[in-house]
Amino acid sequence: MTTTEQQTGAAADEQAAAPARPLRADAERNRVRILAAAREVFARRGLEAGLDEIARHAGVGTGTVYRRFPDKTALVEALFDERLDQVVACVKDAVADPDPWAGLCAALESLVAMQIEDHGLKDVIFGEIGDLESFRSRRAEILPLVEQGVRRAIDAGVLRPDVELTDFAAVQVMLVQVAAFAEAADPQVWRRYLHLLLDGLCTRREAPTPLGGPALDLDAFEAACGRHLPAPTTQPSAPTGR
Amino acid sequence: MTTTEQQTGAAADEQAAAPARPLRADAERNRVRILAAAREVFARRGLEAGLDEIARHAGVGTGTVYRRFPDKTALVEALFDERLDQVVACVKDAVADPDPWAGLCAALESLVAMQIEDHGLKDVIFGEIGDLESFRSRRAEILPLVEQGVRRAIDAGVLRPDVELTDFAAVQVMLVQVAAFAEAADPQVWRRYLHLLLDGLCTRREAPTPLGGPALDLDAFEAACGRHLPAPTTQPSAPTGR
DNA sequence: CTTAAGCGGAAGGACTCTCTCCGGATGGAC
DNA sequence: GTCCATCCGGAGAGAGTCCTTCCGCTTAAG
Repeated sequence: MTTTEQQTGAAADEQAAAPARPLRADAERNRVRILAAAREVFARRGLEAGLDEIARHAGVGTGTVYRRFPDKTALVEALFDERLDQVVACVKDAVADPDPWAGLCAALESLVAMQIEDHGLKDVIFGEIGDLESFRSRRAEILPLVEQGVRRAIDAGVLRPDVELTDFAAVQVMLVQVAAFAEAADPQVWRRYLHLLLDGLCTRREAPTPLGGPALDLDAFEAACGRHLPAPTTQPSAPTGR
Repeated sequence: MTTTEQQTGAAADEQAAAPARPLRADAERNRVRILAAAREVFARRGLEAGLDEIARHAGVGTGTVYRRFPDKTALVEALFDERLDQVVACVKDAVADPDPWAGLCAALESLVAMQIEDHGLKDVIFGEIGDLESFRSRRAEILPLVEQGVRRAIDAGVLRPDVELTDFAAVQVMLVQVAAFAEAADPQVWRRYLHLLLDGLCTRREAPTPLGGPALDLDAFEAACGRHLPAPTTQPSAPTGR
């Protein structure tokens, strides 16, 4: 960690991609494959995925990953820096909707959908990797946007006035979590709860708005509860007795 | 699961507590202390707590824990068998309320409150330890109760009719998760979202019902996001570079 | 052709957690 | 008061996990 030279050099390569010292063709090719593999593996399994898995998936050795990115955090940062730009842009679009209510709905839906399609993104947002600086700044961009969206919707009289910014964030947390919970059983069922929450968030309503798709059936729910034992390896097995 | 003898024997000791062969006085004393320690540690840290920690907290050696309970699962089962009875009773009471709506609210609130006060209970319910038989049967008791409560509330016209049993369960999941998320910042703030969800669940309403306590402030929310690095041991320390 | 850059992947820690083992201590029956 | 079955503590074996390094071989490119 003390030797700074290589790190600075590597970082420059990752971002500027050429100026300092253009990577050898095969190295550049591998860099791209590693990023693609990381994007895919992190999206599917979240940040808990090991670098071995990413290397295997990219068809390179683990050493190759480490020559390009000094450590796991650097890889995550390189990947999600761009990704978070998309999140910001997406939220910006949503809250800019001329209809304040539609804007809030869209922001909520996009945020949850993005995090469910990319579990790595969820983990970054939830700080599962220990406070990435790159996200701290993005959160500072997103929150005021949402704040503005919330205020606008309250002023328009469509959003209940006792809702605060952090409530909106908490609603998003609830949706992401229930979506992750039910994901294996039905990756779309969280939209029911989006509608349910929106019905709770609006100022008043005569009748429930339709929930959208079907609910989970009982078997699917049971399965969602018991999904924590896919481990195919050696269990304590039989001869554990004493 | 294959070796039945010892387990059956041990189980008998734990439950009947005397008939077969009364434990020596000190052993019995330790058994009680272990259970008390486990109750406390599991409640605070969830089932991920190690048996070493429980042993230390009980003031005994780990070997002592293992002599009394053949493995971690047995200890968990011994503890939560009784605990789950309380859950069933509590839900039974709630849905028996003469007011169907009040019954549902009470059931939801109790379920969430119990799981937040006892993270081990939450983990058992969410299957974090691999399908305890003892809970499978309890779930079979609870679900029909809730089902009946839901149906009654729909028939009474207070609960929106497109809600199904698993939706109720999912709502409970959302609340437990958001409660766990915000717990360190404010252990009560989930009640705001209980009210919010209830407003979404009811058939119609003129105005929002009050949310109860205050929302999280921004700092508290930030802290809740970044709470995954309380590790007091050797951090990467300063020279982590960037 | 030469050589520095790059490559794979085995191996080196550094953890974690469950569970076992055994010499020594002790409750309680007689 | 004696004696031994029972129990105790806690070190450590064993089995994982994951991040990171190292080194002999390969290869792009001037």
